[in-house]
Amino acid sequence: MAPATELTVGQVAMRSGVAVSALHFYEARGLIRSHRTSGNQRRYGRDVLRRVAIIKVAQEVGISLAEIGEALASLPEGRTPTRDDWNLLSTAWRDGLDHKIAQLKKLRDGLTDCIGCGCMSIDKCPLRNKGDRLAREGTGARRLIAP
Amino acid sequence: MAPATELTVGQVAMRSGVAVSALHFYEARGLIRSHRTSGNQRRYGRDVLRRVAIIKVAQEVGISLAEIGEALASLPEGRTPTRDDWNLLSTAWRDGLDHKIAQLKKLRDGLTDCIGCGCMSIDKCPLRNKGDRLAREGTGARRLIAP
DNA sequence: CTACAAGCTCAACTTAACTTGAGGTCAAGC
DNA sequence: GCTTGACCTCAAGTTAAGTTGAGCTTGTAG
Repeated sequence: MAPATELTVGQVAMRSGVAVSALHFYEARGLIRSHRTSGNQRRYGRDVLRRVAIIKVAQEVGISLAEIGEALASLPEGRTPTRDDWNLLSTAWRDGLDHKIAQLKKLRDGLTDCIGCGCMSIDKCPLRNKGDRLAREGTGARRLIAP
Repeated sequence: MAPATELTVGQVAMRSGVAVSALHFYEARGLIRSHRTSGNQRRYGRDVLRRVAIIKVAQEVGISLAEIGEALASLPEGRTPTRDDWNLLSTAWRDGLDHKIAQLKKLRDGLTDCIGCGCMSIDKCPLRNKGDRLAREGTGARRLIAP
């Protein structure tokens, strides 16, 4: 068997673990891209697997498809992304991710401490204040794409 | 003015920063609880503020209301939660939160490294494998409530 | 005592992220 | 050459998490 450099939608679904319908959906949203055979069937390059992997992991930590899409848009459509391309994506997300990590740690470590923090007046709660600042900062989309 | 130990829905909304409609919604879902005045209006104990704070922070990091609800169910309905109550909640969530933190760090630090990780065969991608294991582990609800 | 802001209920609408289904095409094995 | 499974499109349905609106009641300030 020749090294199939192109993948069908079914193969991508199988290897990535997401449903065919979801792949269609991602494509409609511009998160991934394919070209068509003469018979109008989708064919994907191998980098689609990595894109889908990113999508899944990012989603799992609460990043919306819209935000993921914006970030993935920084990756080149034509060629396989280079290390630098990924680096750019990493960098764009870093602040947002750092924030989320901090939030999670607060949840993990802070719940108990919080009991003694003066929460009764919620304004002083360190847990809550973080959330407030974020909420006031803007439109959400802005969150992961550092200004 | 006497120290109002009870809060109206409007007051809770103002202090917690969530909409009145959302509070109604949370109540319908059993995440918070109120009692009613003779005139059928809601009155909340002060601990509702902390509950709402938890809900918001947890949501922001991608935990669903259903999961939050399960966790909050471990808090006593009748009385103000003690340190031990919160501790229980923390502990129940710890594994799930640890996992999420790990995922986030991977996203933050790992995207770039991943380029050299053999991702071409996605099965070997450390980023992806985490996700896979989680996906296969079960029904999602199980994720944050350690077995 | 009355005006009107704040509450109440319930149903319907919204957005995100998909899934399901209907109806039709493509391609590989026998 | 035909059957069967993988694909295709497009519309409609689903779940989560709320929001919006209509119509009606409460409670408080003047």
